[in-house]
Amino acid sequence: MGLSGLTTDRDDILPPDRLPLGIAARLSRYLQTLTQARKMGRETISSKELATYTHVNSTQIRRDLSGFGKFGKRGVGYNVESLVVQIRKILRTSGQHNIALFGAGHLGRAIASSDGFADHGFRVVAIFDRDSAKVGERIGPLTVRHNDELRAVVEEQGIVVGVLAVPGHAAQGLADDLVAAGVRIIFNYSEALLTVPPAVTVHTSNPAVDLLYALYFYLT
Amino acid sequence: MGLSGLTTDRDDILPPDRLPLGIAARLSRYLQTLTQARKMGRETISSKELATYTHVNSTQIRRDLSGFGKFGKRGVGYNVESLVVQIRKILRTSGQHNIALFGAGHLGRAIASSDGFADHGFRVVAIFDRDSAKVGERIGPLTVRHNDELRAVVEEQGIVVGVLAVPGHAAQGLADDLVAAGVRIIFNYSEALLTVPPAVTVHTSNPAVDLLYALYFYLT
DNA sequence: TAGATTGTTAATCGATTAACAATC
DNA sequence: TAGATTGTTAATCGATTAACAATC
Repeated sequence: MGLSGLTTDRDDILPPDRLPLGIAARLSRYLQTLTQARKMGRETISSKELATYTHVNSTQIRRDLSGFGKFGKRGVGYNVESLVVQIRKILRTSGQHNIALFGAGHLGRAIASSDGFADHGFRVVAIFDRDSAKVGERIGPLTVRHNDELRAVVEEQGIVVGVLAVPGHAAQGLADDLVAAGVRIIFNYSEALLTVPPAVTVHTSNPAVDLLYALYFYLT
Repeated sequence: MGLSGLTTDRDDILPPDRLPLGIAARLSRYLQTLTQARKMGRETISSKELATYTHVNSTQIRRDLSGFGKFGKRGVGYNVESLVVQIRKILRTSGQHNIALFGAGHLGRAIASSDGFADHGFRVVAIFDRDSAKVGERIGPLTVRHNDELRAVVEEQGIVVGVLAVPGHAAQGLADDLVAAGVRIIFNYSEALLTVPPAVTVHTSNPAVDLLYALYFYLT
């Protein structure tokens, strides 16, 4: 289970090929580490090493993976490249997915220029701000647009995820607009508690939560 | 449990009063929501509402809390203010904790000026950059210092957590310096896979991991 | 061969959920 | 009182762990 706050409609009837929540979450984590290991030129990695970086028990990792096939080589470990391909196939996230980013402040710029999303097939294809003074500014390959264009851009670009890097007081309004435009996944970097229909998934990013948790074990 | 990657030394002999990892993680999550609810002027909150925002089952929440006392009022819910106080007491994180931030780029500035940490008693008391051109710049109430001053500042200010908002290639070096200076909690916003001694806790922030996970359930 | 690491089993522990009496 | 929500139980399910044969 997750420190991070994600759910979906658990009331839905799950298609038989849908993974349990826990496994999907862990596979995503393995993928993150594998992607970075590949960048560092690693060819193989053992379940023990993966355990060190993902903080998941190594037996659990081997068990998760062996449920889908025999991907490893005894005495050697897993081939990084081919495991990345396999996990992407399992998670069915091999494609490109378009993101719209709201807020062209420091956080928005940091997100737009990070590799974190790009490495996993997420592409920021539009940046919005409600401040007309910022509209027209260039951030990397993109030009800042006004919030008013949200609806048109979501349709044109096939936006799947909306990322809110705006002050808390602006977040709910944008969430409403995104929902109205048909976006079903919202990534909330503001402190606001968002209210959305059940079919929409909100993930609120809380660095301090993880820090509190780490601190508890440091203090005790 | 936990999408987020945090562990501590599980080999240690746990003092009898140490909470199971899962409960500590969830309590941190409740606290985040309660803090925000308090900001919004809410006086009470039900386990069902907390469940909506934290994505933890409402029965689980009531059970977690009832392990420490009867904090709620039947038919009404929990008093927000007093529950914040209780959970802080349980987590023993009522105090102020000093953070050192590395990297004065967009991400560093965003972190320094966010309320996210401050709300939970974490205070950024120093910002470092290795670029001499940035040293001396003011960010809010702080002045950017050069990385060289790390050791002295950690001792003077009693730094408990080091936050890395630097490019991946610079992260391991800073982690080594932090460890050498005695810091035991590192929050890594870079993509680098950090290697540290077992006594040190590293949390690597992976927004894309959570997004992949959300997307999986959207696509299936 | 010797060493390392996978794949898998079995046993334990914690999380999840539904249900409901107690009570505000 | 009627409605809502807590506190708690019991039953189920998934995660964790140790152990080890298989095999690279």
